[in-house]
Amino acid sequence: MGFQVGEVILIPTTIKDVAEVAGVSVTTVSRALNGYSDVGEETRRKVQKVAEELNYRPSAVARSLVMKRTKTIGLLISEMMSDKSGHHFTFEVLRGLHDALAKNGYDLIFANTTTAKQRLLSYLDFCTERRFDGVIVMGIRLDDPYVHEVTESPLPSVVIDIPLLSKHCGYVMTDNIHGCELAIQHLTSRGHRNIGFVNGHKEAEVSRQRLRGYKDALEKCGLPFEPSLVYEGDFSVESGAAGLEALLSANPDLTAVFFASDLMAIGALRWAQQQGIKVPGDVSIVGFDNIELSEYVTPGLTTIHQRRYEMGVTAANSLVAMLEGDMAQGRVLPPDIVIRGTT
Amino acid sequence: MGFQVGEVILIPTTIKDVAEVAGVSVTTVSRALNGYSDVGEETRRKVQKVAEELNYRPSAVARSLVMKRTKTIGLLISEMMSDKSGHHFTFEVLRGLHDALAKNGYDLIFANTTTAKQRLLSYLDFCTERRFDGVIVMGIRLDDPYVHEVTESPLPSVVIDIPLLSKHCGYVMTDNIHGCELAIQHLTSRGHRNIGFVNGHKEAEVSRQRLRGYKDALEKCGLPFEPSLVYEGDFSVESGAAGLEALLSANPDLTAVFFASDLMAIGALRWAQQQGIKVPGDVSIVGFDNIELSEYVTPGLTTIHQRRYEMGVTAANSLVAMLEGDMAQGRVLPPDIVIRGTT
DNA sequence: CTGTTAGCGCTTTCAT
DNA sequence: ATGAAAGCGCTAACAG
Repeated sequence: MGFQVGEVILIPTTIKDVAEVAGVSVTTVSRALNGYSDVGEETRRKVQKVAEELNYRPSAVARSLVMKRTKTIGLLISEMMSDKSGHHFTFEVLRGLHDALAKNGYDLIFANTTTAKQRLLSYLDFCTERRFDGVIVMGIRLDDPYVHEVTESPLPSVVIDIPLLSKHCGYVMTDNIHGCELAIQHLTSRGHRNIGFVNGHKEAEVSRQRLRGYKDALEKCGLPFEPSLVYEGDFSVESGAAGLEALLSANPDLTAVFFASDLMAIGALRWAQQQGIKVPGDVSIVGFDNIELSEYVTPGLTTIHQRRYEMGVTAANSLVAMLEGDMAQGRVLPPDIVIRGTT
Repeated sequence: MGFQVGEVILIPTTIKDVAEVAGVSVTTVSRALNGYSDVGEETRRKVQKVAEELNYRPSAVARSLVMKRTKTIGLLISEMMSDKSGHHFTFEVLRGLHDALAKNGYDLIFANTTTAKQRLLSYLDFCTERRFDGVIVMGIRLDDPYVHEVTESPLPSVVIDIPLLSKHCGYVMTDNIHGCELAIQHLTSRGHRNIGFVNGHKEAEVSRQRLRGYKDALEKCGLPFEPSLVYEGDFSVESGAAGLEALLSANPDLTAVFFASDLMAIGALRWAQQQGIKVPGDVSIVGFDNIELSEYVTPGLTTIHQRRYEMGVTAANSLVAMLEGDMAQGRVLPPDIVIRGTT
């Protein structure tokens, strides 16, 4: 089953072909097709007609070579973001990136960092070979060696979820501090005084921020911070369950737990139900992310909504602006609280 | 907040720079660095050293122009696959594609079809401009005008989830027929005789196959096919709930329902629980996909596992093989049944 | 208005 | 074993 392809060589029409058929020089074809003003109306019409007939498509490669711009953006995603716990977030951001970039005539090239590492190429080398005009970085950790390469590099970049700001490096992230505040305030307004916190892996910058947000929010609500109320998970479903179990056994009077991700919250919810622990009767649960499924678990998960698609769009527009001469900026997107059945 | 970027122009080292510093011709540099045999050992060493010192990275753009191969694969994803119900599937395939492609030195470029449409460019034109070496197509529908362009086009392509086979177009998909058989057999082995089916939108080829698989499996089990036992959903959580409700009210003696996607099955599960319908006591449920969350709903969802990551890898390898002269092929991956708590 | 001339950075005959 | 020259497809001065 199958057909022979063999050494098929596609030979697209070139600008030269168009020039010859139209009886003009390649320069004129270039000008006519790129909308320059200094071309005779008749000539332009003729060139366009011929180009159409010959089905001419200018080579992005040749153009890139001479223009020294590839109209191409690299997307660096660390393994962290492409695992099971990360893809709800990653995919949405990706869509936003792609849409906004495409609107500006840029192509998005996938390039996870492990690949670059395997080839023993540094971040910058990898991008230089491909002549990316800019880069979007996702899932990088603060202690990652890449961090320096990214911020130091003259290659314009926008990092998602870490506040790295330098001459050529901007960032986009959710206001995690405020997100935590929304969660804790909601819980305290429901009367909770003993609120646990299950965090993601601590290498992630968002985890640090959310822990900080949790502490700050407690203080604002006049509640004491208690280290034994914090469990360090890893964003996975399993660690959510483990976190709730650990917290509950260490703190019998716990009445609510805030999770740094919906996936963990859902894991905890499921574990609680298996144990016969009522949610929200015995313990209330709040997640973070508002992934699609949080709406469909039973009861529905109360959570902090992150504008993922919008983060992608913002990052893309920010990068495009930098490529056009704007300054690198840090942009922080506001979270919202979505109240459902677990609180 | 932010720093001025201005008109930063990165000027990477070129082969010429290396040649000059090393005191040889560019030809020699090219040969030395690309591992040709006809280069003096000493010269090669020297060239490599200089290249290293100057941090030389060959321009993929220039190389593409002269080699007439960009080592670049376009990824066309229809809107259908990038919506909420599609991304569990899409992202995993994406990872497989990327990993396998990267291993072979190819870059993956995103290009959803809506973008191409917006620019009024046909599929082929879009790819021609970018000089893709090949294309992976996801989420296309049988009645999509793109179908002809893809199969007819001399541009090597691999389609995911539709059996399109032509000289330059291969495909990769799960054996849906067998997947359905696994589901139905499992259900009948548990004693079910009245088994409903909630399908995805019928424009999708997988939906047709799954409906066919459902019918075939019933027949194999000696069960009659009953049109009123089939509900046409759209892969979404909501339509799953609606499907179960409709099927149940139309068929009081229904004891099991097979869903064409986990998302629909989960929607149904949740609805059933809200209605006080016991799963699997009153009705058994089987899904399709084995998305991560099907393991974490309560009870765990029995489902048909699709090897999503492997589909990506297979599609990528298949395409790479075509680019090296192999024939276009159709590859069908085997599904597995994962038995959990809903049956 | 239009053509001529020069490259962009690299690979590849063809000589030497 | 190495270099000179040509050319991939396109844009951009610079003339006319």
